Amino acid sequence: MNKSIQAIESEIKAIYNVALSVDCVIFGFEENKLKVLLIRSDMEKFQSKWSLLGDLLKAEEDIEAAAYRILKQRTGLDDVFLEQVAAFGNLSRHPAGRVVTIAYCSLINVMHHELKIYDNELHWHDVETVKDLAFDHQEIFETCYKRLQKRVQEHPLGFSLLPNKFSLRELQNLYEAILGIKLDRRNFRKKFFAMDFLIDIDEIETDVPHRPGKLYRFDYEKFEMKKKKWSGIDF
Amino acid sequence: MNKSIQAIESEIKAIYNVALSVDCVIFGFEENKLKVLLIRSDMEKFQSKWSLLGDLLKAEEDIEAAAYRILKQRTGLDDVFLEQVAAFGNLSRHPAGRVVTIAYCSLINVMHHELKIYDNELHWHDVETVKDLAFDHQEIFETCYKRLQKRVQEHPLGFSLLPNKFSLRELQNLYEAILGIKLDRRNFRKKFFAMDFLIDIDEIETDVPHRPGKLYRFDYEKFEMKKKKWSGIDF
DNA sequence: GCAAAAGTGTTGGAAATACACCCATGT
DNA sequence: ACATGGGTGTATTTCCAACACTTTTGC
Repeated sequence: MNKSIQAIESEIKAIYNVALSVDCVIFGFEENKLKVLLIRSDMEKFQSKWSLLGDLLKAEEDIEAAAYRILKQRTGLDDVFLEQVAAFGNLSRHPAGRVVTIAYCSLINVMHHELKIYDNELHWHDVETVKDLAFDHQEIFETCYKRLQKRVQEHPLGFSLLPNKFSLRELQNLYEAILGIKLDRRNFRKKFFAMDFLIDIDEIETDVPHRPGKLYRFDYEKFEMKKKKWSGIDF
Repeated sequence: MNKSIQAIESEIKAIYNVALSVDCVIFGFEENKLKVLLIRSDMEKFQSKWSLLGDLLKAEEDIEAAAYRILKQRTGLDDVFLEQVAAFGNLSRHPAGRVVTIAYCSLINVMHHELKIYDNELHWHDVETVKDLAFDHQEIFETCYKRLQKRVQEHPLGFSLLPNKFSLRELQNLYEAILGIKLDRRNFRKKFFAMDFLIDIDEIETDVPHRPGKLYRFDYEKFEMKKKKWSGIDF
C-alpha cells in the first residue's frame, strides 16, 4: 500500500521538522565607535528592517562551515574568526516556519577588512543606534553584544579591532567604547604595558593635530605562549 | 506532472535537512563528589556506552520546552533550571544522519531531587570516571563541565546543590569538588561571610563523629537584591 | 584522652586606584 | 602662544594569600 505524498511529507517533517540557519553578528570599530554589520532583510515582511547576516544551512553542511560561508557570501570576508554564541529557536521567530538559528559572533578591524560585497545595503551601523531589527535579531544582537563585553575582558580580542599599528589612545578608546565606561589613562597604560603583549615598533602617529603618540603592535606569539595562564583583563 | 516520492523527499530534506535534538547534562553533588546523570544509550551501535539525557525535538516544540520535557521523561525531574550551553553539529556525530543537538546544563541537589524513573540504567556517575561516552557526548560533557566551573564562580549556583541547611564544610567541599582544587578554610569562610548571603539559623550538625558545625541557609532574597552589582567569586 | 573537624586573626605583599604636571606637535 | 592630547610616577588603599593554635564533640 502506497502512502500519499502528504503522508510522506508530514512523516519526514515530523523528524526533520526544523530548518537550521546561522546568523553572524560582526562587530567592528571605527571613529571611536563600536559598529555592527547589518543588511536589509531579504524578506518582504521585514523589508524596511535591518537584519543580521544569515542564511539557511545547506544539506550536509557543517554549522561552523556554514557560518564562514555565509559571512563570505554576504561580505566577501574570509579571514575572520567566528565564535558560536547561542541557539535561538522560538517557534514564532521566523515567518517561513520552524527555523532554529545559531548565532556566531566576531570582532574585526574595519580598516583592515574591506567589504567586497554590498548587496542588501550592507554597511556598518553604530551599535548605539541598532534597534527594531527583523525577526528576533534584536535579541540575538543583544545577547552577542553582552557576550562580547564579557569576552573582551577575558581575552585580548580588542586588538583584532585595531589596525596592526595602533596608539594607546586608540586601544583605550576601543575598550571604552565596548565597555561603555571611562578609564584612567595612566592606569590603562600601566595595565597594558604590564601585560607585555605590546611591541614598540618605534613609529609615531602622523597627521594628528597634537603631539603624536607612539605606535605599537600586538605580540600574538607572546600571547599564545602565555595564554594558558591568562585570566583576563580587569577594569 | 507528478514528482516521485523520492524527489519530494529529497526536496524537503534539502530544506528540512536536519533533525534537532537536546541533550541535558545534569550535575549533582553527593558524598563530596560532583556527579553527572547518564543513561545507557538507546542505540544499538552504542549499546555498551553511557550517554547524556537526550531526545529529538518534536514538531512545533520549543527548544527549551523540549529540554524540560526530555529531562522529565528521562528522570521524572520537573523543578530544575536548565541553561543552554552550546549547539553541536558535526556532520558525523550521529549515525542516524544529520542531527544537530543543543546542550543544556544544570546543577541539582541530589538529596532533594529524587529520581523517579530509572530506565536505561539512569544513575549518577562520578564526573572523574566519565569517559568514552556515546556519540560526541564526551565533548559535550566536557564543554558543559568547563562552563559549569566558570559559572559557579560568577553566580552562587553552588547553593542549589546543597540541602537547605548546610555547614560551611559542605559548602567548601562542594566548591573544591566542582573546581577540582583545594581551598584554604579560613579564607573560604571569610569570603562567604563577607558576601553576606549566609543566614545563621542557629542550628548545628548532628550525628557527626566530631565537633558539629553550625548550619546556614542561603539568603536568596538578599542575593536577588544585590546581584546587579555581583561580579563573582574569585578563588 | 584521642581523633577529627570547627572555629578564629594577623600580617605581608600585590594590585588597583587616585591623582597633576610637563612635553611635543599643529595651527 | 595656545590648544590638544601624549607621556610619566607616587602615595594610598584594598584585596588576597599564607599561616597555627584552641575548642568541641563522639568514641
